[in-house]
Amino acid sequence: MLRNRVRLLQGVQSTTTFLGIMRSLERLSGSDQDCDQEMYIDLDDASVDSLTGKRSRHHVVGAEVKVDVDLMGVFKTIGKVGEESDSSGSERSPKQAKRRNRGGPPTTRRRKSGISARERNLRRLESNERERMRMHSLNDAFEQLREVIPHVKMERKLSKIETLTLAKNYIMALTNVICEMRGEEQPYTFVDGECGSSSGDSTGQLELSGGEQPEEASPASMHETNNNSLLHEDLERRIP
DNA sequence: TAGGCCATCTGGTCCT
DNA sequence: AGGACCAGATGGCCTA
Repeated sequence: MLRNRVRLLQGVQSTTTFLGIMRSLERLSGSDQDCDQEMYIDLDDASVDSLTGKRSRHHVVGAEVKVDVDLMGVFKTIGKVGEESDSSGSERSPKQAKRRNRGGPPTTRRRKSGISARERNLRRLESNERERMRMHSLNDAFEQLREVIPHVKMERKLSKIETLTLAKNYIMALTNVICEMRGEEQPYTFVDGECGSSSGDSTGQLELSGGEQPEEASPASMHETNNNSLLHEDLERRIP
C-alpha cells in the first residue's frame, strides 16, 4: 500500500504541466518506499483542474490554491483515463458507433501492441494535453477574430457561432463594396428579416439572396440586424 | 429549472 | 508510428 503523499501547490510561475506531475508521481510510486513523502510542485491551472476535476476559470482563484492528493487517489484517476473497456462495453450511442465506422470496414479496436497499460495511460495523457493546447490555440484565433470584426458592444463576448457568422457577413459586405467600386454587380444582398422567425429565437434575421442562403437560423441572428448596419458603417468609415 | 455555451476527455481517422 | 484533426459524450457555469 502506497502511503506517499503529494502536496501540489499552484505557483505563480506555472511551468509544470499535468504530464510532468504524472511522471513525477510515476517516479514516486516506482521508488517503492513505504514512507510518507511530500512533493511540492508548481502547477498551472489546467494541471490543477486535471487533478481535481475542476475547471480553472471558475474554481481556481489566484495562487493560493493548494491541493492535497493522495497518491492512490491520483492513480485511481489515471486508471480511469486509459481503462480498457472492450469487454465492459462502455455504452456508445448509435450515432457515435456509426461515426466510428465511417469510411471503412468494420473496425476492431486498434491495439498498441507491446505497450503496458501504464504506457497507454501516459500516451493518453499526452494526447489530452496536445488536444487542450490545440483547442487553446483555436480559441486564441477566435479571440483575434472577435477583435477585427465590428459588432455591437455587448457585456458578454461574442460566442463562437456568433463570431463566425458575423465574420462571414463582414466578408460578404466587403465583397460587395469591392464589386461596387469596380462597377460590378454586388453578389450579395442583405435583407433585414421581420421580427420573430419560425424558430422564435431571433428578433431579426439577416438574410441573403442572390444565390446564397443562410444555412440555419443561428443564435447569432438576434444580433445580426444591428450588426448589419454596423458593418456598413464600418465599411463606409474605412473606405472613402 | 431548462437551455445555451463552453472546456475537456476520448477514440477513430487522416496525414506526414 | 505518431501527431493532428474531428466529432460525440459529459459535466459545469450562467442566464432567462
